[in-house]
Amino acid sequence: MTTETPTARSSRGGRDRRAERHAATREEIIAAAWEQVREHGLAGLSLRDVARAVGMRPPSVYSYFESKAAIYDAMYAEGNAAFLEHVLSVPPLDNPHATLRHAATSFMHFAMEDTSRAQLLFQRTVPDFEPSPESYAMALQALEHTRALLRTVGARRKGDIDVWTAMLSGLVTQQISNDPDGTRWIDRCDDAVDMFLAWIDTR
Amino acid sequence: MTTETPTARSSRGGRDRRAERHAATREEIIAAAWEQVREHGLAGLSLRDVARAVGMRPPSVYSYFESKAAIYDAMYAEGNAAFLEHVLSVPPLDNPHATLRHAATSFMHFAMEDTSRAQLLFQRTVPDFEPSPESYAMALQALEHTRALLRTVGARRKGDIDVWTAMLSGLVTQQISNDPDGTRWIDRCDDAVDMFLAWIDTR
DNA sequence: GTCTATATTTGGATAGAC
DNA sequence: GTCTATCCAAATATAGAC
Repeated sequence: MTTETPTARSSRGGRDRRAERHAATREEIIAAAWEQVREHGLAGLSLRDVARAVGMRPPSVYSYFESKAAIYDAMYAEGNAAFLEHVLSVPPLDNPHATLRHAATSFMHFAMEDTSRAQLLFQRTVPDFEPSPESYAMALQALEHTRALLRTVGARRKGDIDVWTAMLSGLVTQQISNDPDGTRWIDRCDDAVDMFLAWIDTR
Repeated sequence: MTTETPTARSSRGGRDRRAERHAATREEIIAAAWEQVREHGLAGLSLRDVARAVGMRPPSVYSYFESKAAIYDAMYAEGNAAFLEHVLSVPPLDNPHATLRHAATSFMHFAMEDTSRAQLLFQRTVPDFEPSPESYAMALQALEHTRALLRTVGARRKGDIDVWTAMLSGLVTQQISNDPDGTRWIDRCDDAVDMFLAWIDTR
């Protein structure tokens, strides 16, 4: 395979400038790819345009990614890393209910700040795309964090997390597809969380 | 435009066999298009394949639809008609809560019975697609029906319907993207409805 | 690693004969 | 209305020189 990171030279002592540059160029390509899906939609990713954006001819991209699918895969991994980081960065407030409320709003903003990324991460509408195991592992880690958060408000039943994720993903889906530039469903987020909390508390 | 229904001949007395046949062929084409998106995804619609499926050469399709977008438009209209019919066909049960619960489950089954259709109707991920006014009117009519249904259970506030649609669309989205062949989120539908009803009742 | 050149496929759409 | 023939554009991907 021609797309692997060049062999490290640490055995020779210094940094491997070659590998560093290779990784940096990969990053450049991925960044250009994000730019393009934000512009033309998730399905509108073209190797030609990506190549042009980074100042290459199309064939040169193949020195960094063996196929277009590999680029999607890298984007998915990067998106999941960002999501996990985001999830872990939400600070605990002074009570669990407030924390959950804030986490929900925060999630919606994460999704809306890049709707193509949200589509890739949470709806996976890319044709013939299967996430790599390591990316999926990150997604599971984020889910586990959510599970823990839900436990703090007393949501312990098996199906609770599915109701929660459905509710949140629904708010995001509606916001994206019916009011992409507004806040109509974002404005309902607190209501939805309160509804969920009341349900947990009173049943 | 070459794609309009041929001029009616009712002034000459009899039925217009020409127009009937034209409409029938249009239907055939749309049916083949549905078949194809069910197979290859919503974005995987190709005029060539549609033409072949109905026994035509590609250019002949242009006698029935002026462009690929026009086919999507017709599909959207047909999907909305089916949805409206479905919504109106849900029978009232002996109490409003039971009726709403049944309507929700019924909606999920409608969505899952053709996920490409659900994607077209409720997520609109087709590139550069804008629904025609008459299709949109049908969608609004279905929404109005839902609004009326929600009123019967006491959900009268402005944002209630948005919470409801978010919840339902979220259950469907999660079901489609994370468990397309199972019932994981379908199984949570009654829980979600009960949560919603409790929220309406107790606030 | 990057390029030129090219293969190959596939797509939407049009012109014009019949 | 349907066809043949064709155009044009875009896409992924490979071969091989430099």
